[in-house]
Amino acid sequence: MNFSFEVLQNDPTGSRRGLLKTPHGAIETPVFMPVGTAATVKALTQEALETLGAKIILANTYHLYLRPGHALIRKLGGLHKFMSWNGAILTDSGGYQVFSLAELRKITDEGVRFRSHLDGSEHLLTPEKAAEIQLALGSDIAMVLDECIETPAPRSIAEAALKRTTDWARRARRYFLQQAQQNGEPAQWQFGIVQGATFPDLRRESARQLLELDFPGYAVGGLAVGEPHETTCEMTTEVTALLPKERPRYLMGVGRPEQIADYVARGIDMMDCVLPTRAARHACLYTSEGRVLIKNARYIEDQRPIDPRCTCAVCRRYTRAYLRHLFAAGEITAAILATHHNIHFYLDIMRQIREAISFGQLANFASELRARYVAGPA
RNA sequence: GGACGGGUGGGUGAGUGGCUAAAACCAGCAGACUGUAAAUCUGCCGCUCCUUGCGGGCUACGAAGGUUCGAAUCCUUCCCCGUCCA
Repeated sequence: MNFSFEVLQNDPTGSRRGLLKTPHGAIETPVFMPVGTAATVKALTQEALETLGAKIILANTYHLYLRPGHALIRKLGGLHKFMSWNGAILTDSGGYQVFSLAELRKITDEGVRFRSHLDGSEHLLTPEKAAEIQLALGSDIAMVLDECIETPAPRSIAEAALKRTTDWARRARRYFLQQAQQNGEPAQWQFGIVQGATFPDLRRESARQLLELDFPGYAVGGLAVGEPHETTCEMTTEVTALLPKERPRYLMGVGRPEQIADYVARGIDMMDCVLPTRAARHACLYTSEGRVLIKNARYIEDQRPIDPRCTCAVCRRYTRAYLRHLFAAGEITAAILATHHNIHFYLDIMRQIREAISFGQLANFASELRARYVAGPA
């Protein structure tokens, strides 16, 4: 087994630095994982990701199952080879699509029946199927299928989703271990996902139930789906308090630049978010001074880089005026340059967070980030 | 010179008596985006006033007259543009 997680440094406040080893490289944590749903981080080449120093990216089980199909990817040598990415890959299970494609699916205890958004065809995603697909993809970390619900949710709904998520996790775990027994230890780690909406006791109950299944890592899911940031933090605190210290914790789908450090402070090691990539394509650039909505007329003649303090390739070479022009003209390069910058920004924030932890300065760094984002861009 | 067709808000272009400050799209301006159905979506987009309201006033569908309670829409003349004929 080429996997391990080692906590290198514990901060009394709860944050920690660690090293996550996978067959596709070692990853310093806390880490930010760019999202590459369809086997591509939109607008970035794998080469660019390497240049940016990304060590692990996300891909999506549901989307790759629909297109191009996991059988094809397995046939072509697995997801790493298929997309020519030698870094680590974490695959989300499709649990988020239960939430985001709500109009196109129906949940039963057996699994989720989706109507494909591509051609309308029907597909049943079960916990076993999601695990099977991810084994075929050959991702380094596979997530169990969970039921992600919207917030706020009535307690009864949250309880039902929690129960189902645990049942599904049990089945996914069983399937995964059976496969390991039959076909030899897979080069993959399987993570469980804690649900429980915004009810602290449900969150604790979910965590306890999943702990029995002995996952090598645990995720906190179903957060940052509409509830206030304070609530996200509270729920995270509830959960990480119960999770084993020696195993990685992954907070799914977060966050804004000014929120990230808050999650790390609550013991989170891994995060992913579409925000830097999506916002980039929508002309929202993250900088050390706050957000820059680069399409704004105020940047027409602005010859400064996106972020004067940024060292990324885009900031070293191009002006705000040029970026604004590219967006106004609808040029594809706008998305490429903006995404490059935003991913650099997120990875750099995480680097600074790791550094801050080493110096016991995380709290200061967190409030500094918040201050910048309240002040807004110059 | 004649015959048709046409001139609508920054652009393209609907509308052919009242429901029209005038569809739709584009451009412009602003905003949203959190395990990606997103290079997407939302709002504003004639001027102006205030007691900011499904509020008031003014201006507006080539120009000027006219018909009508009411005209971008009907009539007259004129000016432009396009196509064709001489």
